[in-house]
Amino acid sequence: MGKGRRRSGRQPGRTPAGRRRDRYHHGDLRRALLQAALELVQREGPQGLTLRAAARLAGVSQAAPYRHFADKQALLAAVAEEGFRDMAAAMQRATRAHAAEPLLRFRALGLSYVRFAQSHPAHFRVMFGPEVADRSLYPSLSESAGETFRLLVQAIRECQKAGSVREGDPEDLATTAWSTVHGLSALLVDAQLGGKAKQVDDLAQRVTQNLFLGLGPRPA
Amino acid sequence: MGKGRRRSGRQPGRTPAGRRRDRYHHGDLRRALLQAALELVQREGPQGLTLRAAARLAGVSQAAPYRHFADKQALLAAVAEEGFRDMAAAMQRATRAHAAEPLLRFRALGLSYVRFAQSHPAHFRVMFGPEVADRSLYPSLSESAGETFRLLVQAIRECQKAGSVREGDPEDLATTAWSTVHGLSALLVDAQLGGKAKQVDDLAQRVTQNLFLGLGPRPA
DNA sequence: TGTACATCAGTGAACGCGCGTTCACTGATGTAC
DNA sequence: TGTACATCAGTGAACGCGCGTTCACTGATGTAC
Repeated sequence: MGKGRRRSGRQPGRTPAGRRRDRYHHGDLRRALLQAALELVQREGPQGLTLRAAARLAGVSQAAPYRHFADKQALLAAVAEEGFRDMAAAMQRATRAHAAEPLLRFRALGLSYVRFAQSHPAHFRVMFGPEVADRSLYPSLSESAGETFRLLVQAIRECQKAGSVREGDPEDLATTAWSTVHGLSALLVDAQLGGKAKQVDDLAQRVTQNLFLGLGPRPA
Repeated sequence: MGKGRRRSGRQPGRTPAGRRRDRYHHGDLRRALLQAALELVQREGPQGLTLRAAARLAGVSQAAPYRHFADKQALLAAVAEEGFRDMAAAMQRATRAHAAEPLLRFRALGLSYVRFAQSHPAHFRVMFGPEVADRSLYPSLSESAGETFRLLVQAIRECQKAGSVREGDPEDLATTAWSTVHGLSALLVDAQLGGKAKQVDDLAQRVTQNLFLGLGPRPA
């Protein structure tokens, strides 16, 4: 359904956001709607995201989105999926800088999770919020969400091999790690940290350091 | 506005939830609306909570809530405040069992935070969700939210005195502790943990143990 | 290169709905005498 | 103990609104010839 479609004809002039469309066909409405959805969540919270508002923001009639998304849920699922893909990409990018050392790689993974939440709060909200009620209705969303977790598990496994993380079920240990970084992220996104948000990176360093102390090999 | 009001006249027969009201006056509509709101969030998520639905559930006309709450936000703020009070009470109860040992007390605090989230997910959602946009509009809500954090800071201070937590700004350390337990809680509430939720208490133990390893006195 | 045509992305009007909130009201309650 | 009355919690109808979604349509695009 229009997914990934590319026009082969002449490329019409750019339509910068905000300018009124001057063409009947939009060009890449699907992408524009995803962007609009994100902006709405950022500005007014998840309940500020409506299909009509997204259409308005994309400069298109209110019925147009239905050419690209079956219904509102489908748009939300697409936003969430995009978020998971972007986050996984950021995490992989972060680990690549520490190819040699598993523990540093693992740590980079955790930090980039927090940083993604901080720099993409709207994505993060939709990814973990209750808006997409049943993720299993959207297989490719479930898939990308699982991929993120798999990155953690894999990193743990490598640390275990290198002896820098204790024995134990990697999935369990990953869950521990996950909830630690997720907590900091959730507090950041929900703006619970007030003035404290300034030294966010300090905080992230401290939180993940504690995590690693806890996960490290047991003292003899 | 009806806050804490107690009738001095005859106590009319109970009105169990679900039974149609047989009296013109409800008796304690404010409390009934808070309960109804909670049940709606539990059943259908935060966006399922509407003033009209809450009134319906309490068996009352749609205009009745306005006798007790200025608007919808005010109802949400009241739910959140109730949640913070209940949580603080649960945390204090949990620490009382370990009066002698600061570190055990601190640990009990963290565990009871997670347990509260697990057993009161609807409350937790409203307390930390974006529904109450600006907490500062509701001073008594801000107050109760602050009280929870203060419990953590105080526990940290006592641990530091006893030498079981390292030196450092207690507020910073408390933020670390908070985000750790909050992360686990948020994942539980958002049902991200799937099958893993079964061994929640195990997980909570593990997560908090890691936290304490991290907060403990630095090895010499 | 030019034209007819199938495709389908976008239009605009309309639908039914449930929402938050307001309003003039009614009926139960507690109290002053 | 009995009664008049002020208070105010709850009623029910109504408002305007924005929403999700559907529908018959229109106009731009790419392609087959």
